[in-house]
Amino acid sequence: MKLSLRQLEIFAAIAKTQNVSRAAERLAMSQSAASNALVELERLYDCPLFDRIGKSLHLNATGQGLLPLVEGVLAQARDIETYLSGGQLGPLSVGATLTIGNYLATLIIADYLRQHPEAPVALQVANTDAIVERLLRFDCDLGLIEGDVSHPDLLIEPWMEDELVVFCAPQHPLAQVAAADNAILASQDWILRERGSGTRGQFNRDIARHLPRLNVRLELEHTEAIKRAVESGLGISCLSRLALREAFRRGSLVEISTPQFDLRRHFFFARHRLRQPTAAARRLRELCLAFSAGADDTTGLQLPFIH
Amino acid sequence: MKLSLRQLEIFAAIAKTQNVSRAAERLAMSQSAASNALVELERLYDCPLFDRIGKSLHLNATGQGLLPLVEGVLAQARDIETYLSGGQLGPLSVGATLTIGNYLATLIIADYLRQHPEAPVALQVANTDAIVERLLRFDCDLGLIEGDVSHPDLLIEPWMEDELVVFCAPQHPLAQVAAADNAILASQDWILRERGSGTRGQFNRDIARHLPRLNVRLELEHTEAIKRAVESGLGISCLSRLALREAFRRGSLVEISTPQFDLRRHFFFARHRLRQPTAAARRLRELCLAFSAGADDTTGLQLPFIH
DNA sequence: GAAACATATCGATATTTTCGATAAGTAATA
DNA sequence: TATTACTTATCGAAAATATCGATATGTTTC
Repeated sequence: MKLSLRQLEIFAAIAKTQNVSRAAERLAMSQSAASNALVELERLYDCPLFDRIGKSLHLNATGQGLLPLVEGVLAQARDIETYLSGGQLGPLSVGATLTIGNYLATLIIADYLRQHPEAPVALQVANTDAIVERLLRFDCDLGLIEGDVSHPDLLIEPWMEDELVVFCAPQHPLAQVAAADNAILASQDWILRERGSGTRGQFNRDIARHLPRLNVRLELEHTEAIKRAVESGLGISCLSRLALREAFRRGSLVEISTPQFDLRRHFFFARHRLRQPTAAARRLRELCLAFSAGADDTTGLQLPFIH
Repeated sequence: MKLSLRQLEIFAAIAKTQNVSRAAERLAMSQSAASNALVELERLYDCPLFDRIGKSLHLNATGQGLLPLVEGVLAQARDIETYLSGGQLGPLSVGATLTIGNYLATLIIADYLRQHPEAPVALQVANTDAIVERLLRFDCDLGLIEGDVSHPDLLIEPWMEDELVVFCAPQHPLAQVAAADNAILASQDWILRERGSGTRGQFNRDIARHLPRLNVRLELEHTEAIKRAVESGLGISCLSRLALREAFRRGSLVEISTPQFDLRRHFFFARHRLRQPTAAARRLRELCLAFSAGADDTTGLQLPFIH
């Protein structure tokens, strides 16, 4: 094993800053040592990793291919270090889509923080595309996403099942109906999430397409705002059951049964194919799975599927 | 980064041999150097990894947790080394179940060897449980399996769809029938794979359970033997379409349509959760996917599903 | 208790890493 | 063109580390 982790660490720092001096500074070493380490790495395998254009360095194709591999090894090595230094979990950066981030991730991460008070966590809530971007740039350790993402560099793993629910205020005429057929639904005023959100996408795909017409009275970007609008009798809506659990329990909102539609969908774990999950990421994954398994009893959510 | 790959390499060797002297020998270094390296690693993190019982070492709990992590890092590091030493692919060890190993893996690995003549490959064909065992022991880089395996340490990824087919000899009365109902099937002599094979398992689950009775005339452990027995008119059988492609093309065997059953099943990639796939494993995976995509046109097999 | 075998330790040596100082190159600007 | 400000590369010295052979120490087996 001619390679050393130190070399890889220095290479990664130089590759990311594109600058030996700043990399050396960040690693708390002299510029000359960093320069030496890089030259030594290239000499060792007789394989240049940077193009020298005058004073500056530019990562060449070989180097670009190497960087993600090195990032992977370093992440794992850091994981080993934290494991050995007393089993504390290292820093964790999670990305979650809006529904998951607001109604699930916060609960699970609260659990995680309770069990690992020292472990630093960053939660980024954004739409699916943004989460995917961050995963690809190694800015996120783990993504919690809804909807079908398929990217060759991402590894997608099923987590749990969710479903959308059509609902209204308890005073609304539909609150007394056993089940609402398409004709009834088409005659309603709807209050919906904005176009581009995963929830709206599924609503269009699974419900709107089957209605003769659709009367959208209001589009809002926040589920809480939608719930208040529906409570006040402005119309009916369709959101994830997760966002409605409390309101259904309190009776401030009422489910409208729509057996003609299959509104189930899946949440997924996503991570970079070349990035081994850290101990912290594995721990959070465990908590996520435990949460969804436990949720069976308490929320009426279904089991995660296995394949 | 206090850790070094050399240290980890020495630790892994000692942990696996449970013996400093033999580990040192294998690493072509002195016993004292190996001993020092181990002590230094434990001192560095103030964290004993072995119980010293008299003369001998025994990996303790901390060490047992560490070993898989270290194996992962080392595998990736070796991958980086091969990448830097000219892009040659490193050694690859594939495990495949019987059907896949005999009818698919050999074709794909032939492709792989044609494209990478220098790359050493080992293919192990065994039943699913044995493959899983090897994956868990890090004896295999990649498993190609059929059937539902669910193990917390394994990562399962869909590959392609396969299906079982009921078939007979062209002279057989059923060869002229448009479709065979359950009553007809129940009256036949069957020649089947042995109990415990994945194919037989699915046959029992999806067909035998729906027949009023089942007359098993012969059980054989090899698909080729079954095909010859059916060709000679001894009875009818049910095997993967993969194993029958050639025979159907030549007309030496004939498919019996059984639309009342859904005989599809999936093949999967399986690997250890803690083991980052090597460049060689990723390459083989690509070839597998390309093969199954191409197989659409030539074999009538279906696309791998996406989730 | 002796022989065989294993790990741990020690001092000496070779190797590697690191540093500061300095050389040398480029780009912007006066 | 000369100057300034910024890079990366190189050199020799000093410090840190890895490795070795020899030896100490401990365990098991007979």
